[in-house]
Amino acid sequence: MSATQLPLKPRRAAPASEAAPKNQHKGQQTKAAIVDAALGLATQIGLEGLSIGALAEVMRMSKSGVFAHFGSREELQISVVREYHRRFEEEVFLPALRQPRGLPRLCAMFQNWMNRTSIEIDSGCIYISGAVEFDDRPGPVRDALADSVQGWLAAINRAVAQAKEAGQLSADTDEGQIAFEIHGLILALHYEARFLKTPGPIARANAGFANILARNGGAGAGPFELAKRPPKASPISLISKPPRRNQP
Amino acid sequence: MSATQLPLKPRRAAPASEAAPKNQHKGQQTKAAIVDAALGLATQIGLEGLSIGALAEVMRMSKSGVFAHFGSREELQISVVREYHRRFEEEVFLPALRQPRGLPRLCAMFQNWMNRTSIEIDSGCIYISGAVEFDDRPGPVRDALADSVQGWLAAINRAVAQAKEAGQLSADTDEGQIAFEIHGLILALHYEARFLKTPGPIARANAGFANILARNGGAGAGPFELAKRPPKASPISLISKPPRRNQP
DNA sequence: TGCAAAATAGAACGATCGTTCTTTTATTTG
DNA sequence: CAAATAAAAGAACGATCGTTCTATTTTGCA
Repeated sequence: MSATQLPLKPRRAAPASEAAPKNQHKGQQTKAAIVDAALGLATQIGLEGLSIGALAEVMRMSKSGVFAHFGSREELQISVVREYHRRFEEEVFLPALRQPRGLPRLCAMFQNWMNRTSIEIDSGCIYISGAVEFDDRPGPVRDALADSVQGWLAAINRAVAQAKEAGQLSADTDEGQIAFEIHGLILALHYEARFLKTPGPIARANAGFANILARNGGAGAGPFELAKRPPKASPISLISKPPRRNQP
Repeated sequence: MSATQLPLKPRRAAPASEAAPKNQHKGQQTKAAIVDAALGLATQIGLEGLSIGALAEVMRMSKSGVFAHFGSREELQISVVREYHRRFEEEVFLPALRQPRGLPRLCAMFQNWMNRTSIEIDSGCIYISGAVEFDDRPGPVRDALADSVQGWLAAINRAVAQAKEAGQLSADTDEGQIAFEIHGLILALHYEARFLKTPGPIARANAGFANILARNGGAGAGPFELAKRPPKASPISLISKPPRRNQP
């Protein structure tokens, strides 16, 4: 092993929404660009299908040039998972925190999650593909994935509990059960839309969420009739097959 | 390698319900044994992870010996999907058909599906892993998978419709919505049990099914209070980690 | 029992994989 | 501007992949 192995200096310096990349060392910039491209590849073909050769080709770099930034394929995968987590938090979780506690926040969390899932019908979701790829493969990649998902499901749990405390859901509401069923709606949406190409799964998931709220007294508890909202101003054109790109 | 290697005579050769293997040509026997072993591998590491080399090692055969039975890896994958479909039908669908139409049959279908999914928490389900692996990969393997799943979901739809016709579910029941939500329960069960190792997802899925029936008037419509049934005589010991086997 | 046909083994192929090592280029710093 | 250092390229490695081709063994039937 070479004597002067730099200690990996791991993470991003420019969090995307932050200011310009400044005059930070160039390595970190290209590393961020590689992770970005890797995330794009991984959502389509999975974390396991992600290969350094294909990634280098996308980046127009050499294999070893890409490899040097991570030191191992596993480290690259972990970087991708972390980046995905960061974006998920930024797009789904944080905006919902700006809603008042209780039912409004819970509805925002579901709606944001739905919107992201709807987009991922074209690209893929590594929380879902990763679960399949790593369910029998212990290790740091699996841990990073599981921690992210578990943290998000715990946030859903808290939001339900707060809605219950606020009296917006009936007192006998089982928050774990609700989180489980919501998770199921998202998974079914992803499965039927992305794999089966069944028409209308977004409406199904929305209706399912409304059913859950109604059963637990959430429909009459306030003016939050979420499911009746028409599907946004710009309806997501599901089942409009984008130009198919084959993969080798 | 010793010359007289007995052909492993792996497991049963009888296709379970069919008559004895008769004096069918040996090739078909070993082919069935190969598919059986391949199915075992594919449920654990996925259809994409299934390699002819690993399969040959399990079968104690040469790579080319295994390969010759299929002519291509894709044909092997299709054979595995077909065998999986056959067993799913045999274990889940056909027994439910012996129940009277309507709610009893629907409950049997769900219960059989649950039981199978509970077992697959240890082994894996290629209807789920295959959906992830082939959602962006057109071809005969994808078609075989999608046709199987779609056929099963259509059967669920029919069972719900028959329950509605029989007056066991309220007249405004949306069978597509119910099938979607049931599918979500199964997917969430598989995800949380197999990947996250969350405790208690079987009870969650059962409770979810009871919620669906109750909402559509299925609880008071007859004596079929399925969800209250204690979890069978021999409760499936979920979250009892089996001895972990690593994979390369 | 003997012989044709089927089944399996064995070796080799080109390709791709992750990784290592060495060399060259680009960037930062004094 | 030059020296020091970081970043990237390039070539090569062993391993494994699906597949092909040719022998060899085993099977089923006359």
